[in-house]
Amino acid sequence: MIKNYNFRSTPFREKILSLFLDKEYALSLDEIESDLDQFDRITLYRTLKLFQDQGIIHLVHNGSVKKYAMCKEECTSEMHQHHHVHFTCVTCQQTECIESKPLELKLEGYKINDLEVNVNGFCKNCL
Amino acid sequence: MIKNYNFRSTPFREKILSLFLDKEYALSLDEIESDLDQFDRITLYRTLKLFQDQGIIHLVHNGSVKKYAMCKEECTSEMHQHHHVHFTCVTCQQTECIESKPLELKLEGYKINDLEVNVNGFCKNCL
DNA sequence: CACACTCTTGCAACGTTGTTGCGAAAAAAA
DNA sequence: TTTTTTTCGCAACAACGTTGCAAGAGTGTG
Repeated sequence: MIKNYNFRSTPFREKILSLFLDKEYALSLDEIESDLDQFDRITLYRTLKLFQDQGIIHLVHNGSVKKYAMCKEECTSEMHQHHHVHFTCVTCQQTECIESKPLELKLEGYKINDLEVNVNGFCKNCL
Repeated sequence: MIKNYNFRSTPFREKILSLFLDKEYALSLDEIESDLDQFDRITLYRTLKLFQDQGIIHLVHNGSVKKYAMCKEECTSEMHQHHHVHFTCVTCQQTECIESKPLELKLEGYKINDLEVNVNGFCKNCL
């Protein structure tokens, strides 16, 4: 899968990618690290940056907590395109991307380029 | 004005507060610092934290940029209550809080507690 | 006003998070 | 296999933020 991109396939990168493919929710740095036996901090940062630049994952900010989530098909190294909201459960703390119809927000006198929506509440499992 | 709160009025705190009162948009740490002649980093952090805890200012995340903005009347040390979106201009980089009617977002199977909306685009001055 | 008490400041030290440079190692190409 | 290019892993550094503590400033009481 990684072979379609213009960077090299290495065991570490395959491992990181498989972590994201295994989980359907967003991963924090801590979660990623705890899934690795031994690893190099810098290489991990660089791998995450690479994946972001390539349109493979995107960064989700929930308050001051950063997480990383898989992108959809339409993201490329040229441009990220996300039409979903980010939902974080107050109970289980899991963050997921939820597809929804584009929010219709109009602000008189402003031109909106794009918007980011972060929602908190109870997820399906914790309701 | 600061005297209504359960903490002491000091020259430094008055100065920081007046910075926020003077500007109608959100301030980054850099902007605050450049308005001060000489100051102690730690005291500034503590002052900002105090003001947040007291419901005087709130933190705005735009991407990875953090800014601080004045709260409305209804915020207290008990709870922050914000019913506005945060708009950041791609040209002038200023971030403002804009009151708007609550977004009607429904997610099937989820219970929404609150949501944060960060918008990017062109502001009134830069259109 | 003077005293005691409490809160705030400013410094040192530390911790976390993330970046850069560079030689060695690994992957891909020839 | 050999060459070339990319990636890794370490050291060092930098930005950002927190904690502990002694000294100083503010507040209340007699």
